[in-house]
Amino acid sequence: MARKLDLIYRRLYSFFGAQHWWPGDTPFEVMIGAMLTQNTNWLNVEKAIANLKKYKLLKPQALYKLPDKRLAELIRPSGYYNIKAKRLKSFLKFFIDFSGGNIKNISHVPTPSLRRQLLAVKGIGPETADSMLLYALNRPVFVVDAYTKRILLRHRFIGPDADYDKIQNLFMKNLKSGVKLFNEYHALLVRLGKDFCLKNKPRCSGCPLKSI
DNA sequence: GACCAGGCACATC
DNA sequence: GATGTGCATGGT
Repeated sequence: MARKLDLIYRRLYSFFGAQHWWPGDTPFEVMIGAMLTQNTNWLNVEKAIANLKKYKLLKPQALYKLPDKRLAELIRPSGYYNIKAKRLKSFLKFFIDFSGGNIKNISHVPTPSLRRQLLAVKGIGPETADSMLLYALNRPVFVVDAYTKRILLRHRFIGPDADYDKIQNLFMKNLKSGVKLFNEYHALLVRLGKDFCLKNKPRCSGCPLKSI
């Protein structure tokens, strides 16, 4: 399996090239984006983030002080705006309480502990937590998402019952752990998913993973 | 107009 | 413990 996962990575990288993830100017922006992109197209998330930037609200305290209703209005383009406003608030409370709003204050916290604490926040599940850890905090954690599962399933690397942890372990036990590799690998899987592994109509012809 | 998107919490059985 | 459902905009 280690050889296969390695081969898949090399195929994807040579086919698509570097994906330059995560799009975002600061770690804080990445974390907010991670919440807003839950089951949502990234283009819609960009609109929401642009709104927050326009009013200079993309800062922990400023965002936390904002009334839920106003926050929901600003992030409206990202969909699920009422529930996401609540989720953002619960994350912001955690982030401010825990770090004082400064990312540097959590740089010493061990990854497993940080992950547990993120998962305890309402609105943060495994993918969101791991996206924050990898793409905002540069921790070597593999991010699993719907594309990852669909791709592995279609190539019969997993069964339909494989859960998040099982899929994550598949990568983390078989790859050489590293932020750079995990960053690029997940981004490439998303790219492959968008281009070749759609939900109902698999556009398989031309797929760079053919015959793997 | 249908389908889809870089999930998650909660209800119900 | 497994399965179903609500949340919602905007692009293709």
